Amino acid sequence: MPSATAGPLAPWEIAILEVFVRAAGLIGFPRSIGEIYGVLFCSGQALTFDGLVERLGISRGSVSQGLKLLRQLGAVRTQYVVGSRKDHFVPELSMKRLVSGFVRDQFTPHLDSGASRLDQIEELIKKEDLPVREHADARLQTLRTWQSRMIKLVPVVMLVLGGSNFLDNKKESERELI
Amino acid sequence: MPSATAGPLAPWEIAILEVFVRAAGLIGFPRSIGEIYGVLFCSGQALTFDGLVERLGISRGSVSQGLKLLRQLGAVRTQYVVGSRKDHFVPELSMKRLVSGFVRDQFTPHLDSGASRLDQIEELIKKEDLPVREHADARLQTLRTWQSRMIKLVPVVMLVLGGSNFLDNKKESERELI
DNA sequence: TAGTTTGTTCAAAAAAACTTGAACAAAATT
DNA sequence: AATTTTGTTCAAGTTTTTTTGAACAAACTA
Repeated sequence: MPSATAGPLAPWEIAILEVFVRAAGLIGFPRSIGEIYGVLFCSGQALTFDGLVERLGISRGSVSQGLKLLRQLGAVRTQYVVGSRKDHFVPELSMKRLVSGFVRDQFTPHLDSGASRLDQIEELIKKEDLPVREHADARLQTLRTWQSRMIKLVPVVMLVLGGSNFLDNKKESERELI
Repeated sequence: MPSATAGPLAPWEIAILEVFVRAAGLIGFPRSIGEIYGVLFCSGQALTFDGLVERLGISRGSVSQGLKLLRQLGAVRTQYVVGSRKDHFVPELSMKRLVSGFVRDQFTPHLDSGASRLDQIEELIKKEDLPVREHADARLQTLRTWQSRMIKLVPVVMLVLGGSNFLDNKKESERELI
């Protein structure tokens, strides 16, 4: 059975792929991730696994791993298509959901682990003698301030980038900035 | 002449270095950048080029390149010290200035070049025939919306992360979100 | 059940990013 | 002017990340 999808990529599609490949690099994702999301973004219809391999000319391994990450992020979903037991993939087009997935998987975990790391540092500083300890405590305080600002940033970003439910489960004291 | 700086790194300093090395990775900078900023952040006094090489145990080349980038970002400044013609380096501790430098050098340029790339894509889409062109135009519109939100994000981030002058030269219509 | 189809895994290959150190330049000192 | 100090550059080496593809697993079909 012949594929229902167009063959090679059109110039405008290649240009959009470039945009996503760059964006992927900017947030620390490999080229292939940007390419996969990019073709899906351009496509007028859901694409199969094999469709992605063919249109991009990259290996099955890359496509498999790329789709795995993109699904985890919520950037790509599978769509049921009648008359085919292949998975069909469609891109998430809501910026809000894209950003939310990225923040959840790639950003918040670092912020959380950061909190406990600062506590460990505090313990280490207690072992120092006075002239040093005072200075170290000041630096630690700076780090705590920075971390607290990063945490406040998350809901604000969500708000600007498409609206958010993030605030709905927040205590009043935690949303003073909004 | 013996160095005035302590010898090896204390445990609390190593722990703080780890934080900065991770943070550097998160924003796409090499390990050495995090290390250099990290020791300066920990140090009670301005450090020389050689001081950095010795305390970190990395090459002169790395220190030179790292300091070059950090100075460009405004994350590190040189400080005059009497009785020495060596450069003495101190870290920028204002989160506002740190973020501002990063946004200016690593973020805004991408946003700006993105604008012209979208225009190029628009030209390519014009060459397509109708059934495709309509769909492609819709996607392009999505990209334009996303880009506009990213641009709006910048001053908001600056505001949360330490206050900003960014808004001072903005037209009223561009600051509706603040 | 044997044979397809569909997709995943992971060790090895390839590519990209980072670091090193020797050669070089610039400026101060003797 | 020669020497020393201070720092930069960049080609080559190292490390890390990404991609590949062959072997494998799972689920459907005949």
